[in-house]
Amino acid sequence: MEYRHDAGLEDLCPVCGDKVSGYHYGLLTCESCKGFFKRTVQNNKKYICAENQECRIDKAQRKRCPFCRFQKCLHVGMRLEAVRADRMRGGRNKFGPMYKRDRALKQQRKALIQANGFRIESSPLLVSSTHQRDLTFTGGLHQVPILHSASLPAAQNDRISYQPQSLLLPSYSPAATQYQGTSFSNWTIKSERTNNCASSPGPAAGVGSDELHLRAFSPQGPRMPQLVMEFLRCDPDELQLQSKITARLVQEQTVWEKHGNLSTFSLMCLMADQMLFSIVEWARTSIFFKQLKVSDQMKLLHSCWSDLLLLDIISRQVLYGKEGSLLLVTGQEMELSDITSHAGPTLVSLVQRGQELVEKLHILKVDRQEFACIKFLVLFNSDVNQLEDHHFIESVQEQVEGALLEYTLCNSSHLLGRFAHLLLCLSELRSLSSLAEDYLYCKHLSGEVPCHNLLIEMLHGKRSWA
DNA sequence: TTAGCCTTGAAG
DNA sequence: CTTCAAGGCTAA
Repeated sequence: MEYRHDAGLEDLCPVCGDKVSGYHYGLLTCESCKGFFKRTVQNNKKYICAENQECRIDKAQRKRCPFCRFQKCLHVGMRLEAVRADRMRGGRNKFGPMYKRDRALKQQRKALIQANGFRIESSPLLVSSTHQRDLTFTGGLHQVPILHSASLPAAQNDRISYQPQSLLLPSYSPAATQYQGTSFSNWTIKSERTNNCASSPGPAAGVGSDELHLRAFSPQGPRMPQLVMEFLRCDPDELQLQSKITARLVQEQTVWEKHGNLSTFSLMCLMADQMLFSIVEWARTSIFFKQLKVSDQMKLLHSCWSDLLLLDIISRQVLYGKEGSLLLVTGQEMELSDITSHAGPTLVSLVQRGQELVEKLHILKVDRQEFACIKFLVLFNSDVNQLEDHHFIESVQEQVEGALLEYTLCNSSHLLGRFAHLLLCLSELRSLSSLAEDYLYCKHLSGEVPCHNLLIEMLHGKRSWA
């Protein structure tokens, strides 16, 4: 077959690595993944993974596990909404301008590479770098916009308008229509992906690990102890986390919708649940922790899961969030005033204290490196009872403290005071997460937390360990 | 079910 | 008119 997309010649399909045949459903993919994605979405197919939902997808094995293949399609950023519900053929959709921009950028990059006389291997990371999601919410009696429109300027005049749909649920699904008129029917998602590394990232745009790597060695970058570098390496990339959790929530939601409509609170629980899975995954694959016996791993995680969850939420606000709103892991934003005006006194106080902590950390200008250290500090708590490898955990704790101290001393002007402040924030975090846990447990007892999730398991776990 | 090729049709 | 990303068709 003749190749018409010269700009895409060097690109490989981000799903399976096969030859790209053009833009399909949001990005450059091969013909087979295009077809697979279309069949899956159009026929509302549900797959089950026979393994551990982490099958490798490449050209040779892509047929083996459709579940993981579809997960990967969503993960790399293929767009459900680009599959037409009415099956209309031909024409152009709202992604047209985006494809055009992307093409221009690739051209630019190519020219730059040629001009500089060097080559850069094209990586999937470059193809799907920044990924902004945007959402507005009109709930119940009130018009509550929870995310600001910073979306496609071109989309505003677009022929195809966004249909009201449930959060994360693609409009093609028949279930989305069932939602019409329910309390959750008016979530609208606006999305934009810009395939440009050079463009200024959105508020939720994390720093890719490559960039961090470069920055660590750059002369003007912060001085970085070896261990801090290692912690950063373990830290998941914010954008990858965003698309992974969004993809999982899409699947979750299709399951839950069968039981009726989801409240905002329930949805937040499902989101927290997915965040917990990611936290466990992070811990399992992290330096030091992976060397522990499973029994010790369990004890540590059971003791600090809520601290880690809260730390994850808080660090996101400090690093990428903006004042007065809550940035979710999915990249969506909620106005804090909207949350507190609909919440009870306990939640209001929790949100306020959380906000104060965010403010403190913001003033201290805590960066990703320090948050990465704090996460390890939270995880390796030698005060946990009946640890088998107590000595090792204690020594890790000391090493982390040392690394954090060294880093803060080298990179801040307030010297020791700053380190002490960070530790104070850590104790505030712990007391806050403990309150949040109690709050959640009460909600669980009153039946408001969706069942069968990791969140509940952790809530019960800690109470039986105690 | 997959994946390569074909047809369609709005945008430019 | 051409382009090219949608959906459709069909042999393997």
